[in-house]
Amino acid sequence: MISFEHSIATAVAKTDAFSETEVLQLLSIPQETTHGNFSLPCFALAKKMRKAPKLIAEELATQIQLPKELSKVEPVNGYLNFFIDRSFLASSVLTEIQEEGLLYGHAKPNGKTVIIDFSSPNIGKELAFHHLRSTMIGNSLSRIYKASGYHVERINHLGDWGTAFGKLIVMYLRDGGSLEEEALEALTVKELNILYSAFSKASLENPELENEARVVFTKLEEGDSLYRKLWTAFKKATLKELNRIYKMMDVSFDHYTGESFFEDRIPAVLEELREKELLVKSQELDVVMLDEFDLPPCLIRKSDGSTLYATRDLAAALYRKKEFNFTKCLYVVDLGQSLHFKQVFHVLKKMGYDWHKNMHHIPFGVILQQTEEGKWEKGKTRSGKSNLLRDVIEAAGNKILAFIDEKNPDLENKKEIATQIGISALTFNDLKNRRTIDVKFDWDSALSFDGATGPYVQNAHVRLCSIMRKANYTAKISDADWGILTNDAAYELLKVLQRKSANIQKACETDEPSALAQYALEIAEAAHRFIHQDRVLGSPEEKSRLFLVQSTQVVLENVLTLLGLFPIRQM
RNA sequence: GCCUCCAUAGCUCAGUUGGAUAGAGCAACUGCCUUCUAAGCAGUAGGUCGUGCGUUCGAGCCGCGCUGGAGGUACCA
Repeated sequence: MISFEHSIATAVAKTDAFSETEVLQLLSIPQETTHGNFSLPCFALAKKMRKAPKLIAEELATQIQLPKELSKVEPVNGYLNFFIDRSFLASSVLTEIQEEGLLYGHAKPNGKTVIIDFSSPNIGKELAFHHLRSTMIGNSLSRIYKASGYHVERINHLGDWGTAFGKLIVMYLRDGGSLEEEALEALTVKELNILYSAFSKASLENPELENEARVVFTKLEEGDSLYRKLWTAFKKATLKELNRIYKMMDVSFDHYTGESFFEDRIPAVLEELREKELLVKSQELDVVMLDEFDLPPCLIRKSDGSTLYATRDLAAALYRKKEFNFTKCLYVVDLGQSLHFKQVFHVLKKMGYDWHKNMHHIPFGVILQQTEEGKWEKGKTRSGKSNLLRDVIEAAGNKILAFIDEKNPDLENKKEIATQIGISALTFNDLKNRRTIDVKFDWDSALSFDGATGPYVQNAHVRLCSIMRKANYTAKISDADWGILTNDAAYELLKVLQRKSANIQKACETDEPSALAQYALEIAEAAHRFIHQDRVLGSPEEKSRLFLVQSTQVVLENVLTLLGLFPIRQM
């Protein structure tokens, strides 16, 4: 992989005006194409050299010896503007893509392990639309980290423990639910969901139920066999449906170690906290004080002795460190839980674990939908339709299918493709902006083929595939004439392809799939423009252009995959 | 009260770590299809970067204050 930045740095450093690292730090990519590909501001030197920046730039321009990959250096108003040699760009970028294929721009394995904890839904409930966020951000991050050289462990930290199960069990038994194996086997999440809402309703009239649920959960914790049996059945029923949806979205996990998994590791955690004299009684419960960090106490154990979220997360963190010896552990969980993670990480710090600083909460904003009055709110859809993820996916697929029926009714597997485009559209809509801002979800703009959408990006990929299919030709390096790929449209596209590695790296360093999503849009735009301006099939330049088309398709396919979108070939 | 996140075109958002004249998309208006998916491309119009100070050669970006919105803040997760 050649780095134009490094070539420039080396060339400039030979003049002794800047060091290589200074150049690399100052070098930027100008917005104006007339300002070249890279720009070096000379203002910082003005004081040191007691000269006007404009003069410095002019002098440096005459002194710099250009390497072959650069065609020109031009001083403008105190900037040194560098221009890449177009032919060299084409040959270096395309040769590399040809050699590395889908892995172009990926980093070599670095031997480090990263844990990504994502999706993590609650057992007993169906996936709701908002679960898409953690699931797709985490899914994309795990692919991005892998492409950045990490070994990735994907963990689904299921919410399969807690008072909620007391509620479910109480309600199930109250309703006269069967205890026969077959009946338990046939349970569905849907039924469990109904039990939940039934419980909420019933407990309003009979507040004593809340207490009953708490008692049942405590017994479950103590190992009551009937409750265990029900709990297992509830979990099984939920996982069945979860896996159906994950499969549909092409999301997978290496571990389904939920909260219950850590149940028997909790005594050891409590013991350790006690040993290190961190556990304090406060208002009838056990806490770890975090005053020195200006944080409220971390609650470890309730007054009735049962455990809390934080306790289980501590046990999970200790287990993961021991089991995987990670360099980094990410929690893809919504913004509202920032305080919780801050507290847990600080407890680890107080326990003397230096690796607490490798624990990262990756927060994200909520999904908002517009009410009839035009206000953005959490929760229900405008028409009051279901907010279950499976229903949203189905609705998205149907909308896309109607579109395909209109534009390309003879398409094979159109139902399946429509679902994949629908899921990709929802995913892209979730990933295209910075994580921390709320997603303002709008059906029409998310599923549109125009603008910054999944379908738009997929369409670019489809068009590239379509050209390759019709050409029925596999591009060979010996067929390409780099000189042909130097006009504006080709050159702009090549510049974009050249940035793949930098964009993967940026997405990884900032834990922001949005950086890659924006890049996918850039590729799509440049690709659409290229095939619009430069006729490929049947033109005298056909072979060289096909080479660029194929390379672009390969880059785009991989970027789509890293985002967790389906790289559709026909639509 | 305290803490966190957010504020950029009518709407939804980018902004390469402090660089040149702040960029896209949607909506509006105008062009371009007997040619590889017009599911596309090109163009016009649209801005006091919430606000006031400060830091410096230079601030949408960094610091402090203020305003407005969202969330969190002891026995849910």
